[in-house]
Amino acid sequence: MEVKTKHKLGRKRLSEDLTTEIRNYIIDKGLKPGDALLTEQQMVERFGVSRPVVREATKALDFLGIIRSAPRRGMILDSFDFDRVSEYFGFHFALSDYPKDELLKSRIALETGALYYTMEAMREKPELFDYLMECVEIADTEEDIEAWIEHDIAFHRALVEVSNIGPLGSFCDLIHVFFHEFHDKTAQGHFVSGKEQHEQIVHALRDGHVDEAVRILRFHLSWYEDDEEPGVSS
Amino acid sequence: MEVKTKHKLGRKRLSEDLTTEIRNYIIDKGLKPGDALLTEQQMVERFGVSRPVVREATKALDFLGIIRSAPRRGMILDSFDFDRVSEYFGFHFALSDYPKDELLKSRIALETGALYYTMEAMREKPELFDYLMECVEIADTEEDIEAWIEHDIAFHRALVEVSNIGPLGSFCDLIHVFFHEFHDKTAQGHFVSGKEQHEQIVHALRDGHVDEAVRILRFHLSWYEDDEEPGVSS
DNA sequence: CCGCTTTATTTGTCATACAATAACACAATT
DNA sequence: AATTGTGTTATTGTATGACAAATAAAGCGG
Repeated sequence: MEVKTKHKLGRKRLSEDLTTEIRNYIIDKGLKPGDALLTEQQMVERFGVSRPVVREATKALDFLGIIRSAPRRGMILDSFDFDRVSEYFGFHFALSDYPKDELLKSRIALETGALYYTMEAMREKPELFDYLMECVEIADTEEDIEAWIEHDIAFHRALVEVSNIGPLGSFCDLIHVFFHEFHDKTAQGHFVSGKEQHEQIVHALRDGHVDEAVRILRFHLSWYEDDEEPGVSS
Repeated sequence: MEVKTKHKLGRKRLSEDLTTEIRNYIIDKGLKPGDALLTEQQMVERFGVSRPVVREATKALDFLGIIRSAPRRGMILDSFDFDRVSEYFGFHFALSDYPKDELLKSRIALETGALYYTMEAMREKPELFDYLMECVEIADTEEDIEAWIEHDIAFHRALVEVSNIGPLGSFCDLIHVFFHEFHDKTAQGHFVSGKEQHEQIVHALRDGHVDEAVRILRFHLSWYEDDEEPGVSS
């Protein structure tokens, strides 16, 4: 038999209907981010449901970042926020259980894809070169491996963030979360070469050699995929 | 009734914290879609919050399709509903004025970053070349602009998806949602050149010229920027 | 006129009750 | 004995009420 596809299964949940009613209300009124929404009490009266139902519906939209609420101020439409998106993408990735190499490739694709705009940003603001070189140095000064990992990721984060592309930064942050876990496994022995390659990337970008920077960065990150498997204890 | 008035100054909303705790629980237990989750009452006891809070949190996840619930059966995990999320993101995006150039740059960075792996995939599976060329042709056969937009996005989607990197595909899907909104504004006049460039990209990848493919793709997508300064030297 | 205090409104949280539903246990019937 | 019908019960769905916390707005005193 057909597997019963994921449909309603309890369609008569009021909170779910209410989200669409709220959405319609927003569309009807032509509300924009920043505009005030109905209060919980007003929704109770207008839509004829209880307050818990209203809250379940609004908290769902809140979780998506569509609305923001605060005491005494009521609820207002929020502007789009990619960091919110990352929250549920975290769920998505956690559930889908993507293999390690896919996460790595995603990271490489993201970071290399951003390099062009990092280069552009450096061309417009030469001081970014100094800033990035600072990040390189900072990542090198520490001796504690934990701190080094932090600074290493901070460098890669900075590499993307100076391009000043919001969604890209959010995506990278999300991916980086997964790298904290198995970062230290093979981090040893990459202190030095890591710093050198960081330097090479920044210099290549300064000189406008984006293709070369991409190649170095790809190589720099690909040591993760050295299938070491040092005893899977967990 | 013993523990009351827990001072949570500066504490955020409990329901929001609970969603992350539930996520951690899912990750910890290694739960997969179809597995049973805790009941509401169990969550009340385990996380020390009231049932309304539990419901606000779970209904938010339910709204995303991550959780499915039914009386007497409890809650079970479900792979989440991407369409549902896209629907509300498209809606939310329509309201907000998220800077379009950031979205465009994100898209370009993502797609160009993926090209390397698209090339790798093509090298391993040469039939992907034919598949992508099919997508190119399909995108050209239609005359209706709406359908053309669909097929154009389908090509770009395919370009990333053949690399078989899950998270990257998800990111691209999300970004593409936003492009449906303002795609048609400047789509006219790119029918022909679009097809040619699509072809050039696929051919360049087949021949292993990833840098060239990247350049073409970046140029191919950069026509979206309307009111920005016309052309950088190229 | 300004700064502080009070007030009122709205969200945040908790407790409880009841309804609806579906899985389960068990008895009844064939 | 197997199946079926029925009641029980666990779990979610919804409603109501209450109180705490936070904060914008009003009121007050200097």
